[in-house]
Amino acid sequence: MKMLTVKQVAKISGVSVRALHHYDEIGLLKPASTGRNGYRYYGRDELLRLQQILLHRELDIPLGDIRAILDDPRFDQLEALRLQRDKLAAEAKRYAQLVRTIDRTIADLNGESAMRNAELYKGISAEKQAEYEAWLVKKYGGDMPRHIETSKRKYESLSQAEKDQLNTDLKELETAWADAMRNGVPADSTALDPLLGRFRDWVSAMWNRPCPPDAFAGLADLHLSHPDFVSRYEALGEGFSEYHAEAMKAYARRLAA
Amino acid sequence: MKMLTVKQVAKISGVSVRALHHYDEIGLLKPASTGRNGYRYYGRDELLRLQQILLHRELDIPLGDIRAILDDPRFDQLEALRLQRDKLAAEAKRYAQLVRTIDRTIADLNGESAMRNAELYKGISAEKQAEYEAWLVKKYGGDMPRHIETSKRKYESLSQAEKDQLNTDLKELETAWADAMRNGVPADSTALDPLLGRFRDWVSAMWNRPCPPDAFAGLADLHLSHPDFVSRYEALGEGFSEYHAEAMKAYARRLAA
DNA sequence: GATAGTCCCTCACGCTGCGTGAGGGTCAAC
DNA sequence: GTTGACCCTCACGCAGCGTGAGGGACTATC
Repeated sequence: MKMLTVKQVAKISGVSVRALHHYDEIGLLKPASTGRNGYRYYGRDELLRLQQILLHRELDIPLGDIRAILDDPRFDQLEALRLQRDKLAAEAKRYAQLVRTIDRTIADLNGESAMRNAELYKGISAEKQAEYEAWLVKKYGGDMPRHIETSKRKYESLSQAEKDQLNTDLKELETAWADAMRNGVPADSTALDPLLGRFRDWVSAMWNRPCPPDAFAGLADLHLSHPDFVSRYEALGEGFSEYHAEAMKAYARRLAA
Repeated sequence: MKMLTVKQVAKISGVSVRALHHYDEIGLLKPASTGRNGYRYYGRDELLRLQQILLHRELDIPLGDIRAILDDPRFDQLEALRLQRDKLAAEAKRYAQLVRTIDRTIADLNGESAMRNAELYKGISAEKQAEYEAWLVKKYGGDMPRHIETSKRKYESLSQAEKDQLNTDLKELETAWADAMRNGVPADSTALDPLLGRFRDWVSAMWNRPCPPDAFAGLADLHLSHPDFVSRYEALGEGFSEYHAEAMKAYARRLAA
């Protein structure tokens, strides 16, 4: 029977000798036999088990769990695999997203395009995104996702120049809001009217009809669906959201009057 | 100036309060100000810095390095980003590969197909793969990668039934080899001849010509290019490789005679 | 059979990035 | 003045090893 020492196993498998010691310590991978001199000797079975361990470790499963999985034959491997598969697929997607984000960042640093701020954060924190969407639904009702989809598609269909113009408007509007908020300008001030007017035109265009009485919903919809919004909203904290809501309501009231 | 407490920042950013304490401790993210009561207060700048931190953390950059990056304006962000991008892209690819692997595993467990053993390990350890390829080149010369590509394409062009047959043959052959190795059967024994004969036919078919005198190269080529081989080779250790080489040489000698 | 070089062992402490209390102030509201 | 929800500072714990330190064991060579 061919037996291998730690070093050999380490070389074959790519893990460190220390790691093998560690796996022995925690009972994850015991050597087939131990020599009189205390040397660890591994056989084929241990190598195969090690492969299994590495596969699972690759999936970021804690070593203790790996041991449980490998040692418990009743363990539902299939279900575990499905779970892992979904986790991995999500990760892969997120990574791909991050790659695109970085590509845009690089392009931006090269001055090739003016990157939209918030896209920096795409791919970060899936839970955060889910939480945000839940918040949207809670705040604006179950139709919100559909509305968002609508305006997203609409947005995508714009020409680059139109997108740029809209982004500029959005930025101005947000800056003005933030300033107003910091300086204590009341939400129903008319100071923002010119900007809001331009914004209203955009909304009309986006919805293919005159800005409706429920302009608040329309504005919020468009606005919230814009990638810039998420991070800006987050960066400015909840106070901004309240202010924003108030401003929107005031705007809606004036429209209705 | 709007100031936020730890809890608020935590909620907005999705990190824990403890993490914020930690970031403060290690000087990665200091609060804008500290109250007389010892409370930490964060402003907009800190939130933006936090976003930057999270982006970098997402890329698995150690916190100390993130601090260095954010604090050193001379740091070549562009180059760092490119590096990170490549790392991420590799990771994304590896993850996608693992997902496919798991899909096949699941299908296999469902009895939908006989999965090829070694595909379990696709995606594991990129360095290992690179090392293995280096080993191939060293052992068989610089043409090896080209040969491998050739037989890979050839393999892909086979019908499913043909693939299955070949896989079965390969498995039998390997099992027989492994058994022979364990039982001390000498490498030039004729015990494996029937299998090798079938294998030779395959090689002829794969190369579209009679099995050449340098059958060893041909066989090894085909064999080593097969996905099963890598992990089996690894699992059996170096001894197997030696045995395999000897068996191949003996086979080549008999062919030549 | 001495010597050198390369392996092997067992402690044992260190590192990152926080989680998780313990023990105790603070603040706003009722 | 008393809740309740915050905030603070220690300080220990955890995974998954890396990295010596200190000391045998094995192999080859002279």
